[in-house]
Amino acid sequence: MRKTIILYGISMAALLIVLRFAEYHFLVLNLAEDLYIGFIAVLFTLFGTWVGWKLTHRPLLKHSPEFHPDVSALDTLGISKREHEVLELIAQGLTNDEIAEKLFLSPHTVKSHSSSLFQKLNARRRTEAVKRAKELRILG
Amino acid sequence: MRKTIILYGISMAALLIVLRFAEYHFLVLNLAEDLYIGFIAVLFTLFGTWVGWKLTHRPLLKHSPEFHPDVSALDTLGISKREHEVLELIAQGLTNDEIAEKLFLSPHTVKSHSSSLFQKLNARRRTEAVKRAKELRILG
DNA sequence: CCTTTTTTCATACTTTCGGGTGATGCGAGA
DNA sequence: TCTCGCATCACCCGAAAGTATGAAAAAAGG
Repeated sequence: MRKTIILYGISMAALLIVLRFAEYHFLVLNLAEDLYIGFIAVLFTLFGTWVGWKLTHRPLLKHSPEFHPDVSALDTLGISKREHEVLELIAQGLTNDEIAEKLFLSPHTVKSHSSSLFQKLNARRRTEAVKRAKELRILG
Repeated sequence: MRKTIILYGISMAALLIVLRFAEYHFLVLNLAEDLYIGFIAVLFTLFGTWVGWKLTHRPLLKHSPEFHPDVSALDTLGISKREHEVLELIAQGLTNDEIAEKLFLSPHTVKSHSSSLFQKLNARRRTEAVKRAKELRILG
């Protein structure tokens, strides 16, 4: 998660620097303003494309017998190992207490995990969370 | 987590402001032109984002376009049309009240349907019911 | 070693679920 | 006609789920 943010920050900064540099050059060389604007347009189109790609791209997963959760999705959402475990058991239709018993946890802890899970998945109910998780290929 | 993101956003904004400030001081640009270029940049970033999104986005959950619920399963379980509708909305993660609103029903009725649904599906919770329904190919 | 994150547990409170137990109207079939 | 399944609606009540807030130990990372 942190890495993703830092990566975005760095690339953003790099882009700005390139822009500064380009601007200076074009001004000094006194080239057509239109060219400069065109350059800006192309540059930011590329940048936007990259952002859009980054935001939505998920590796295509084939129907493999053993399900492999989408790690990048888990990462960008910041879902921890324990939370994922809880999520799986929620998807099995277990109650919080049953999950607590299964994972040797206090029911409070399970509620903690599920609460943060709902926030991260932007869900308000376990059924919704499960649906989203399946869409994001976090659950099989 | 959230703090990190907010911090990132603030520092990003600060960076941009500083850049603006420095630019006006050292390059003495035309204000109108500057705004225009900024506008172009934002516009094409948005455009690029849209392009990137369009390029890479595909339905995350690809179940066959024409999903046909297993009629025989529905039949043997004795699940009625209305119950099936409720079941689908439950799987969407809606609450009973939301389902009631969507189907123009009283919340009581929704509870009636879901109750008999749970009996027929041999489930005690909605998450469990959804899981079973998917196993039985009643839901897509 | 120090900081951050994760995991753990807790209390108090509100909302949602689900069971139990009804009732009414309606259409299909014995 | 009378039963039976379906759909609709209702009340009560306990259980389960979820929110808000806080805190502290354990693990991880630099």
